[in-house]
Amino acid sequence: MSVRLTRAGEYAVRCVLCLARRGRGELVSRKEVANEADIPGQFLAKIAQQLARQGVIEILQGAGGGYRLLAEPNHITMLEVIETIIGEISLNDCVVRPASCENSGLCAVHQVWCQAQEQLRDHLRGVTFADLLAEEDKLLHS
Amino acid sequence: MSVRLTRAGEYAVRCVLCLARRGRGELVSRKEVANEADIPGQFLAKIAQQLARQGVIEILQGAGGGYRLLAEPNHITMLEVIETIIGEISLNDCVVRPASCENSGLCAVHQVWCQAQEQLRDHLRGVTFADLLAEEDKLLHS
DNA sequence: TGATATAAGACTAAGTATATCTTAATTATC
DNA sequence: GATAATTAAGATATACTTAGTCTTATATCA
Repeated sequence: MSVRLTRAGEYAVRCVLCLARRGRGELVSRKEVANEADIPGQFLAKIAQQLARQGVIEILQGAGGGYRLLAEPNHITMLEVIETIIGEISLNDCVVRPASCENSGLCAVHQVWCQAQEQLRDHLRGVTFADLLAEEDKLLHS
Repeated sequence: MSVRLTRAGEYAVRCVLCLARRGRGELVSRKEVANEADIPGQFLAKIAQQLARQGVIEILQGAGGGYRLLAEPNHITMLEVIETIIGEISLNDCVVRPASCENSGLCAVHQVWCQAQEQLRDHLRGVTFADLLAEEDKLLHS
């Protein structure tokens, strides 16, 4: 293994991006999202449920049901979506669970990981889905 | 799972840090390193072999053998040691293997991952084992 | 030659990711 | 109310990765 995003996290980003393209409040069926974002249907269901619990999307059950974005794309960050699925981003266990490292407070390596981790989280916190849409638009028209 | 360092990578950092404390060229037996850095002996052997192949340390076989640092601590970076063990740091498969993502070049998300990944690598590239030793010293005398 | 130490590959056990399957619950429409 | 459409939720399966051990071979020193 290495420092990498999981498939589920990747799917979550794609799912939210797909909904963001339609705009906040627009209802999109699971099948539609699955097709457009190339996500296995049942797997998408699991991911959507997590996103719903977090309050990022709303799920409507029954016939004619589907998913829809609850917030405006410029209020949803990549960090939020990703951490909803994979938990708080952590580069080293000792940073999140200090118990796993006896002398975290006195460990120089520990501090490096903490800084790098926060830098990474800040970076992802600074990217909203509105940014992604804008960038996407720019890429398509260039 | 989440974005995190592997145990082997963590051990590699500890191993090099342990050797750096003794100074470049100082021979330290595997058992000594294993005890001091709290690494399973046989597992350390594997890690040391990778570090040796990369040219970070030298391994002396036979009775009285052991490991020693080849370069000065201020010329060994955390990035180098970590990537020797876990391969190039990657936050998302599509960044390292563009084949896994059909439209990498036109994907806004892809670009975010690339930037975040390089920022993280730059950060780790900027930390040498001399820095870690100095920080360690500061922590102990404060 | 014997004791000490690492090399290298096979092997194992546990954990995680990536789904899929099945049954149940919910909603719209006829 | 019945039926079809759609998601919920839990169990299960498979493959992969990690973390570590075991075994046999090789190298070095005394």
